[in-house]
Amino acid sequence: MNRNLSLIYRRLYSYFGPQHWWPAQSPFEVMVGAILTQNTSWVNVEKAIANLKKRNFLSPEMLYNLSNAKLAKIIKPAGYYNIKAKRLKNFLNFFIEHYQGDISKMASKDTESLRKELLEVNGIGPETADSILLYALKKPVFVVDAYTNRVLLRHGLIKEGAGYDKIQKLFTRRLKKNTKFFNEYHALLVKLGKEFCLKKKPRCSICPVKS
DNA sequence: GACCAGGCACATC
DNA sequence: GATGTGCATGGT
Repeated sequence: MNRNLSLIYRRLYSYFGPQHWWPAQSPFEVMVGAILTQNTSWVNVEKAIANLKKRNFLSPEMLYNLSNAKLAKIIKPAGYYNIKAKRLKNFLNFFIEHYQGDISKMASKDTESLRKELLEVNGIGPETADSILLYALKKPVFVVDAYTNRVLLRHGLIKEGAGYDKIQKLFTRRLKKNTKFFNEYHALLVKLGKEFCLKKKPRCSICPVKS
């Protein structure tokens, strides 16, 4: 397994090169983007983030004090805007009340307990929590997503219905726990999905073959 | 017009 | 524990 996953990584990296993730100007922008991109294409998230920036709302204090209704209107292009406004506010309440909106305070907490805290916030699930840990706080945590699932399934490395934690352990148990490596690996899987997946194209080389 | 996108919570069985 | 459903925009 270790060798398979290492091989996949090497081939992706030599084909696509470094991905320079996460595409954001600050750790806080990563956190916001991680929530906005839930089941949503990144181009739509970019529009929502551009709206926030245009109005100078992209800071913990500004978002914390914004009403749900106003926030929903601003992030509309990202879809699910009512529920995402709530989720963002839930996260902001947590971030301000527990860490005073201070990234470095949050980053100084040990990774395991911080992950648990994040998962207790309504609207933050495993992928969003891990994206925040890896891409905003630079913790060596592997992010699993829909593309990861498809690629591993296609290559027979997992069974259908494998859960998040199980897939994540494939990566974290045997591979080196390195932030830069996990950063690049997840980004490359997404790149692969965006370029070649899949459902859209008649002969997807990534999705499981349907009999 | 159908299908999809860098999930998650909640209801129901 | 597994399965189903709502949430919603914008691109292909």
